[in-house]
Amino acid sequence: MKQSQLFTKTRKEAPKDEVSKNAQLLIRAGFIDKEMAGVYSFLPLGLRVLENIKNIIREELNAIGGQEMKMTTLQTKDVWEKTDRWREDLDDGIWFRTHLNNETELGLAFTHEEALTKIMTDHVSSYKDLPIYAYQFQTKFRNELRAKSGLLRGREFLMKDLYDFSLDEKQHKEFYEKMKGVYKNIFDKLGIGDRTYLTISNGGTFSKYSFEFQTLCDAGEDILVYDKEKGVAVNKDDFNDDVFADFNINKGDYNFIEEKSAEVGDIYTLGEKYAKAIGLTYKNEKGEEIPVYMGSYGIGVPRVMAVIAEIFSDEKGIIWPESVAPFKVHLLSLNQNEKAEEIYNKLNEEGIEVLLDDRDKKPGEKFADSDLIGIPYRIVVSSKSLEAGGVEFKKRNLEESEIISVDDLIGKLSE
RNA sequence: CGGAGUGUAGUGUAACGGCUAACAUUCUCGCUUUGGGAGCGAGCGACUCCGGGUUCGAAUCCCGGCACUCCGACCA
Repeated sequence: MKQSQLFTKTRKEAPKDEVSKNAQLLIRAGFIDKEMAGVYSFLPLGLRVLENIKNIIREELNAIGGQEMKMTTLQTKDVWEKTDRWREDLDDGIWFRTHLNNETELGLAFTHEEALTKIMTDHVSSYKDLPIYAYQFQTKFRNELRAKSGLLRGREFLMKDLYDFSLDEKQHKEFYEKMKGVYKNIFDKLGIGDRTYLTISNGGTFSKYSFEFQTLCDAGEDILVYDKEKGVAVNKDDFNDDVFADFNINKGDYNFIEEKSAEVGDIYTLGEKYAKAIGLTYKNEKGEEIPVYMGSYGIGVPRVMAVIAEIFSDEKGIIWPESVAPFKVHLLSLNQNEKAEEIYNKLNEEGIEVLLDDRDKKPGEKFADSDLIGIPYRIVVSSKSLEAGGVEFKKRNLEESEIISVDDLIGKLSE
């Protein structure tokens, strides 16, 4: 893409109504736009990052038999009443409610267990139908009492939610364990694997414990108690004798430290609760009616994006991991648009995603913008570089640059 | 939802109760410049969040509302 065609502009200063680093950087660089507290639009660059994150998740989920679908946001109350989640006391912090013109009450879904369980009643009848792993990327609405920290806690946000529909607890548990590995792969690919911990946490209503994936991050809302060497982590809220006993943790054997972290994913066992309430059952070999055993698995996509921006940034701007970067290469033309366009075409033919800065701007501004936007590789074409024999090649996260010939560029980028 | 703070050109800031609301930046035009947000000049851009009140006079003080930020509570 040519930057002269990109409608977003960068800005030197962050708006004063944003304090969080992720929102400041993402707004300054033109990735997102704030509509209101906790509600952000994704601009072209931001959408590219979001889609890259989605694709990494999608690839991993499809590999284990996940089937992508998309449910509705608008929900009628009947199914939610069956699970007792239409309650008015859930208005604070959870429900956005609305209604049809005929006054039928509706809610904007904050999660989709009920909706999907109900759908499954039309498609599951035999043990032969199970297990099923269905997921979606869906906008969730949560009427948070206090949105905060930019993209970290929004009122409208994209979530990947996968649900497993299993024959019994055993089958569910096997999948649950498998998902721990899948999530690890996902966070590794997203570039935050080395600071993301599988974390013991409160199980909520349906089981005593659940697991979260917590990423070390100063802007996070949680406090992680963890042993880096042994890879054992517990949410500080749940760091107690009960946990030690249940997980066979002898505190003396560990070197626990505390650090702030953000919950980027969670995996829950739901058990039979939803199936029983909504009537999702199957017939086993003996013809007996058995409730389906369920689990749910979430990842907040914009939150992951925010955490990456928080972690991978310096005083000049963002430093995107290659896997999620909006483009692989930022090609800056310093008054050499003809030559630059030649290189641009060549890279595009190789399938390398390039943002070509062909704008009529001063070098300083182009450099500053490039650092702010944070594309992993920067290539400068200038009279100076051409005299030296090619183009200047620099990684965003390194100080050094080198001159390489245009012919060597492709090889260099596929290293 | 409790507490605190803040609302002034697109953005960031300034202005004692008193001149035509100032400066920087963005943007437009001209000239110069071309490796780290350059220089000179000219110009556009604000019912000072909304509504009341006090006052000869309100961006400024008071009341109400709304919005935003932070702390807390909440957070399948």
